[in-house]
Amino acid sequence: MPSSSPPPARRRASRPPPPVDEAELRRRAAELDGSTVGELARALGVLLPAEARRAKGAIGALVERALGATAGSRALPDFPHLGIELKTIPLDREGRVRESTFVCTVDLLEADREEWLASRVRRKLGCVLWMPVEAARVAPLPERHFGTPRLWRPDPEEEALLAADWHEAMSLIVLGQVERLDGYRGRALQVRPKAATGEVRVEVLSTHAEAVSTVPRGFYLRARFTEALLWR
DNA sequence: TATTGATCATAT
DNA sequence: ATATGATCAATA
Repeated sequence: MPSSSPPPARRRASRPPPPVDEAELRRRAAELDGSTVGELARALGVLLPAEARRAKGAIGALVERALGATAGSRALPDFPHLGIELKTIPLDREGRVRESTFVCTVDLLEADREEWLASRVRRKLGCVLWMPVEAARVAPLPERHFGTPRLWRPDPEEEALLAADWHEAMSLIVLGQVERLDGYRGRALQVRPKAATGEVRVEVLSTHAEAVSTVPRGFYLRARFTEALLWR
């Protein structure tokens, strides 16, 4: 090896380049199968938070980095040139999905202008690379294993389910009944608060078209829905 | 104990 | 502040 080759990144964080095509993305994702979060973090020179409570999203960010996701915090798919979104999915030891999956925020003020076919939810879920992660609460973060990744596009049945839930939620918002929108609605797609704290407020139009404050909301996929799609 | 509502970290 | 990444923890 020539002496001009870059030094090994033992402690410095490294960021691999984006995959050139879907096949490369799938191959790189498959390589993670069976490895642990700690192994990956060390390979990339990334420090993991010690407290689980402070590690929300840490594994997702780690896998993004490993696979060369480039979207950052922009409103784009993780792999814009491939149109593919990356999601880690927490499974318990029996392979059951442990948590819902955040999709995107709800734009309460634009609800009346959005259509399902062009909606943020549909665009976000057009193609998702699911990366399973062992998430038994007892397992320390570094010891958790990655599972077999899966590339998913909603089939007509799944899309119909998502569309129905989306329409129900959006109808309530347009009718000014956002306070009736809680986590109990929706078979596959639900709406729940999404904010840094419970004090955060955004505006929404009431029945009488007056602006009122409410908590910011987000769309989430129910665990039973994501569990079913991992099986199919 | 499964699920909803609340919260935590990082980057722009 | 707003976007991204999610999971924690109180409650039904």
